[in-house]
Amino acid sequence: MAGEQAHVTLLDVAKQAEVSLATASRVLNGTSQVRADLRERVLAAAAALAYTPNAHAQALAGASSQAIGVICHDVSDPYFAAIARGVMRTAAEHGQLVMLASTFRDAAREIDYVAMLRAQRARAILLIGSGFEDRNWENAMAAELDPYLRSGGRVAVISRHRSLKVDAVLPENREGAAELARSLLALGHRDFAVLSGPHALTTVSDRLAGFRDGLAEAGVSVADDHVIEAAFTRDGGHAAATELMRRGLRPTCVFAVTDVMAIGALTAFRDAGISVPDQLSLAGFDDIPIVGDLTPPLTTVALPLNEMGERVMNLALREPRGRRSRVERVPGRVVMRSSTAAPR
Amino acid sequence: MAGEQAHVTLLDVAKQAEVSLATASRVLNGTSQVRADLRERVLAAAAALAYTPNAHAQALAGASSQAIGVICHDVSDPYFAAIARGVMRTAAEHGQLVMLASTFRDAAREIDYVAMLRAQRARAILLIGSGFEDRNWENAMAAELDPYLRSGGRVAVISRHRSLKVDAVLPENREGAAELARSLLALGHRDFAVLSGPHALTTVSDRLAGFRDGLAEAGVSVADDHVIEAAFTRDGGHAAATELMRRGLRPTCVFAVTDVMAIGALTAFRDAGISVPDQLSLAGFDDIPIVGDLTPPLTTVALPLNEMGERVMNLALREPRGRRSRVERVPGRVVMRSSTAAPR
DNA sequence: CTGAAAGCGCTTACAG
DNA sequence: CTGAAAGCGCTTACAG
Repeated sequence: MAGEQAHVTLLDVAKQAEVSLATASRVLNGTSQVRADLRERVLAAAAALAYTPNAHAQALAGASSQAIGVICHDVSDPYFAAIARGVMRTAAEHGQLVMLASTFRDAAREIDYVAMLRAQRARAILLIGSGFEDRNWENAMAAELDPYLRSGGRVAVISRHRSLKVDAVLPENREGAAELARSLLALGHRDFAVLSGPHALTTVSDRLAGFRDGLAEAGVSVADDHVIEAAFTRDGGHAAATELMRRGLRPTCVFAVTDVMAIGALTAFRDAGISVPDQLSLAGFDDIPIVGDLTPPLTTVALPLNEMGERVMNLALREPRGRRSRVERVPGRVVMRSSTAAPR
Repeated sequence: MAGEQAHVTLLDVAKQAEVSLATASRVLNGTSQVRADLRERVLAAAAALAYTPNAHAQALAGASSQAIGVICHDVSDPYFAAIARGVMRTAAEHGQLVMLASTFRDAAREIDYVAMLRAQRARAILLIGSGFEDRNWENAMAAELDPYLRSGGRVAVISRHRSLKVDAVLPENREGAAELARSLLALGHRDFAVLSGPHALTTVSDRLAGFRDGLAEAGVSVADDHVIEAAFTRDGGHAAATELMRRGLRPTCVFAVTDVMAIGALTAFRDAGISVPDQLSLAGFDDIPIVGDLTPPLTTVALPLNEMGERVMNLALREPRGRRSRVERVPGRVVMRSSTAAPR
């Protein structure tokens, strides 16, 4: 029974309704007036046969697709999930359906998905999350995107400024991290460590640089061995915090470059018997929804995640006004919660 | 500049390479031997023109799609995210790309996505999350799925037994909840409340029934006003817990039908100054990754979420062996953590 | 308003 | 191994 059976086609419907192919197509698309009785017959035939148009044939024949593709690193990461939510809300308002893809930070797979979406002639492609600082990747991506754009496709991104010349929503990672540094300094901290992700991610290098900028204003710096690089995930944060303790380092304040990493770190500290914020202050970045439910709630730099999703979607939906790409900057806002306190 | 430009087609490549359409197609697909020099010319032309095959034309001409569609209620819910992760892992091993869709529990939109995937002739459609106990929805869904299946499509689901006759991975919600009830009774609790989601979701009604079953074995029951229904989300859990307190109810133990709802409840209790587990025990269901990072870590019924994702994907990938649908049951395992303790 | 027909961009027997 | 041609299932000018 595994054999492929023939699909019900428009021709089947037309025959059963005893009308021409063209007429059947017209009533099903509502594109033009059709006599009421013919119309009825077509509708009845379509229902009786459980007809579904073949989207490929439709697309090939010129009808436009209503699918929007969103590519991110990992949908199970709350940061992306929150942005995706905003994208979908806006897409729904415009009657568009959105399909999500996760690359798991595999550059090659990211290209595969773009190629697939491009091949499917998706109405728009949204790239969420920082790109790779890698010449090969940049070239390969541009090679996919340029022809797509030239043939009428829309592309918009969140945070990947380096190479792509497309519409973008850019969180001010550098400024936000600098502002956080200032707030932490104001609390009295002078001795910091940073739990960092891979430096090849622009988001990571921007936040790290900004944090250093902010500290530098007060003449404070972070020693190289106090910057610990790990995976850009909850487990990476846990590992980095563990490594910090293994090295016997005892800063008064730790900055994790994302909330997700901070969550792992918080648990590592808790399990090691280090009390936050009594013995150690901890701050993250992003303000993903869950951080308010942690104990203690996390100090962080809040980004309007849902809104950022709405904005990229709108960027891709709106007709481009010129040949220049549009850029919308989104500032971060420092939110002090109880995971940070004055050093003892 | 917004005008649609013509796409680069296979014909363009063939012309530039000075070969026939057929030859160009063959080298690009690697389906058969082509003389080395022709091969080179085609490859060079394709690269020079940044050619991407039109997936619609390919699909229409008979090539099979490598896309798998996964439809769930909300990808930003960690429960679905964890399952999706398992699905994608397995899909990647088989060289398949997966596209995710969120319905936000809108039954009509779910049908829309199935129709879209069906129209795109996706290789398989996976439905994750319990269905609606609603005759109209069941009929509409069956009307989409039956023709898809008949024409060779694969469908597999996680937890929606009632109406669909397709391959399924079924978590043992009822038994798991009963087992949790027994563990909680063993701790000494007799006075319970339940924070519940909409009863129309089979997952909810199964867990509620199972919990009652388990309690009933010890002659314990939950009064109707101790079962509070709210949205199936973190905020729903928060609202339900708040309502519980507003009613002045003080059970010794609260069961939230999902961990996500339990997270909201935990924060509501914390903010109200009620200490968990000292003054109140709290348990959830699912064992989503974050629960170990909460303070206190949550007692729950663990479901192997990643594995469940792998199993649905495998079900959809494997050739069906007969006309009967395959069902794989997945037991839950009670995990006692520090959010529950003996009543004072 | 309705129908015959061309065309969308591929793939794949079928000949050579 | 290579090419001419049919066909996949639609949509949409173009006639009538």
